Amino acid sequence: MTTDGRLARMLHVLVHMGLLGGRETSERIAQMLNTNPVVVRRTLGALREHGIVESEGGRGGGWKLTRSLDQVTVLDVQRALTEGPILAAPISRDHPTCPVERASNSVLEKAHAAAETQLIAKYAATTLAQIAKDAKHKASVTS
Amino acid sequence: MTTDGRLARMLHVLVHMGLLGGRETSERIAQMLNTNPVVVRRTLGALREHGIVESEGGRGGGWKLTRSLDQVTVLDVQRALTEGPILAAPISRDHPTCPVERASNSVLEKAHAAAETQLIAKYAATTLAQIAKDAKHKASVTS
DNA sequence: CCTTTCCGCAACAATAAGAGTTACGCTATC
DNA sequence: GATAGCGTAACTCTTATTGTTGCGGAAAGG
Ligand code: FES
Ligand code: FES
Repeated sequence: MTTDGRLARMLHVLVHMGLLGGRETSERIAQMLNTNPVVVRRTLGALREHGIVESEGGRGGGWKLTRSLDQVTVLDVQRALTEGPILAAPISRDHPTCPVERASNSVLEKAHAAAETQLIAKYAATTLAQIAKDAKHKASVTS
Repeated sequence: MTTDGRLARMLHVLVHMGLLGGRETSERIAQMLNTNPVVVRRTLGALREHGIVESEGGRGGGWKLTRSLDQVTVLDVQRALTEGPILAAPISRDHPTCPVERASNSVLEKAHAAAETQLIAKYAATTLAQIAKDAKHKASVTS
């Protein structure tokens, strides 16, 4: 599979939109993401359905944030992109009645649930405004 | 992509091998895993290279554990299967010089690193003997 | 009205990694 | 030498994301 880069891409572009303040077209966003407008519309469309951005067609249209950067967390974006668990436990379903397979799967599920809890906590604790601040700092430090 | 079920499968089969005590052929293991012997050899081969199992060819050959179940952790098995990080951070590489992309990626990397730490702790704390014990318990309880 | 600039969406092809499968070679035992 | 094993190469299949083309509709401007 090609790695799923939607979350990273959306963070990137949302922060840019927040910093620029106005409306951005799919075309311009596509350039930021080094891809084409259709991919942008597809992915931003999911965020629109969750009220993070809004779009307007026609001349002068484009995409706009509906809230400020400090009111959107990484978790919000993730939830808008996919519904279920973020980290799928690598379970086997070869022999569902086998107690050994069940015990193995159970161990993996619990471990991944703990990891996902950790991940969600970090995602929920980070707002796009913080990312924007980090970016400005990095840009000035030229690390 | 098809989900990666190698870890779960190996836990399953290693516990069975431990409980049965003797040598198992790829054919029998394939039946446990509801697949075919080549897949089994491919995957168990990785464990052999890390000293978890050993194989013998020729008549009467097969696979055998080199240590007892309480001396193999889930992490040992995972490490034998793949080298790098278990949880890949979903980073973007669209515009590597952009500070915003860098800041976004950095947030994701840190969050995933925390989750992976959690995961590794759980993996390292669980031995195959514990899974075997769980399995016996479940089997008797008929949950 | 007509052109231009937008988004919306359908319908593909491309990609990557695990899983499945077939085929053949080698070795140890009987 | 027949049989039962493993070892390995060389495919195909599957699945989710990404990339791409094409067309339709809407809003703004003239
Ligand atoms: S893409 Fe141009 S600066 Fe982030
Ligand atoms: S596969 Fe037969 S019992 Fe686990």
